[in-house]
Amino acid sequence: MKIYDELVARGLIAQVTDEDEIKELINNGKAVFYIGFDPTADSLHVGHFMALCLMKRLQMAGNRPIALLGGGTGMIGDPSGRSDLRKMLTKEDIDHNIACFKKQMSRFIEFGEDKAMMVNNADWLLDLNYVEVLREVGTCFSVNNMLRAECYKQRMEKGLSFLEFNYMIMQSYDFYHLFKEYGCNMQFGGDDQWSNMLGGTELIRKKLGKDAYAMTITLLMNSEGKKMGKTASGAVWLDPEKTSPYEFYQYWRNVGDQDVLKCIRMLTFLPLEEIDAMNDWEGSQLNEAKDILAYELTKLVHGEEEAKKAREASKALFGGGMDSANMPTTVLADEDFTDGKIDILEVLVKTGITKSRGEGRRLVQQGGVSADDKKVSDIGLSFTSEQLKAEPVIIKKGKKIFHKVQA
RNA sequence: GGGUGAGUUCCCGAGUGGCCAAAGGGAACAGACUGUAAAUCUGUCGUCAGUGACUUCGGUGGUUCGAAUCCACCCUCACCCA
Repeated sequence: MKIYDELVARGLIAQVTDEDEIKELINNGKAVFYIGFDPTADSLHVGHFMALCLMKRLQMAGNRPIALLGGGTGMIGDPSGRSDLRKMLTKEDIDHNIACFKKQMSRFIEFGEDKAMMVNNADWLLDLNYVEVLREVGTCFSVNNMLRAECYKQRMEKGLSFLEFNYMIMQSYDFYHLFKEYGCNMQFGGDDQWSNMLGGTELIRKKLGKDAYAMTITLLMNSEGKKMGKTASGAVWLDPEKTSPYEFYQYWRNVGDQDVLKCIRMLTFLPLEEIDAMNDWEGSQLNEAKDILAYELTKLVHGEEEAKKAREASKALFGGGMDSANMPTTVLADEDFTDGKIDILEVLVKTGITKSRGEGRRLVQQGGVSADDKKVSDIGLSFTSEQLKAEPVIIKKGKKIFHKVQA
């Protein structure tokens, strides 16, 4: 199966500018394509991961990827899909984030001569001269059309600053620049980038009279129509310091039934035949599919060893065992103890399981906390420092949150 | 620049002097049921102690015995006019 058809079969393609031409290019390894990553945080997340995977798939099919870091566009902030202005990032934030991105990216994609390229649009955007740019490309954009663009629509009610309005122009300029500089003839990105990407193909057509193409990746949504890769406390990060491999594993282990196959198809590199065989799985078998999803993804992101550890920890815990080897752990210091003791509510706060003693109190009263597999029924329960030094205690909140506490 | 309106606890959103830690919904969390899923039912959902205290309603001051609610100034945003 050719790469294009595989992408279709995996449900990865959302929109394309010219299907036949794109198919021809990527199937024959003739595409030089770029994907942009704006350094909005100090770690990549699942959305970036999908883009990186796409990059890898296309690279394996013989195409040349360019990873573009948004050192320049990050100064502006993409309004697409957002209901309000992004927090403005400082130059320092951006530089720091870019450094983090670079490190993470090079674990997925091979960069180098004749391999993938990495560029930073700060290199050409930051030095642009305002009036020159206006004269050079400003004439190619119709404000009327821009205002009609999908990505600005929801902002037309809430308000859109001129700063953000220019984002599309900067992104278009990137494509134009890469086209001239490296013969980059395609751009990929999340589906929310569609209008911005079209801006680029239009600009190239108008300025150079040449064709360039764009294709968007389906946004990963769950069956409720919400973006996946988000938890209550924020995004699921690829950085193990921010989202531990165990948490990462658990996130995918817990996806809803309806979303498992879609996720496996879109996110893993398992052969399609293997995935198709899972199509009619249900019940406990489908539950296994979740394990496959979680394991495969953790392996891709954190490596095989970490994936195994996460899987083992998970199996041990949910299998009823108390293998504490890979569990999140808090080591209490002497000053955490009062008169050599610490009560359960304080432990819950110290471990970050609850935000306040009150929350912990309610949790205990509702029977939601266990210590060493015994339900805690007394909010006055306390541990001595000797006790915790001798043997760690495993605190469990609800059914899924485990935490080891020692002194 | 002129006019009008808005800013409330994670989000939406009620509240226009004491009965307000603030309705309702959503999200989230726990319990029951389960398959580490979904659905459903129950409970919780500012902080700290428990029959109470404290902090909070864009900001800063003020009026008042008492302010999310009234006044002044400021900040942010939307809409209309220029």
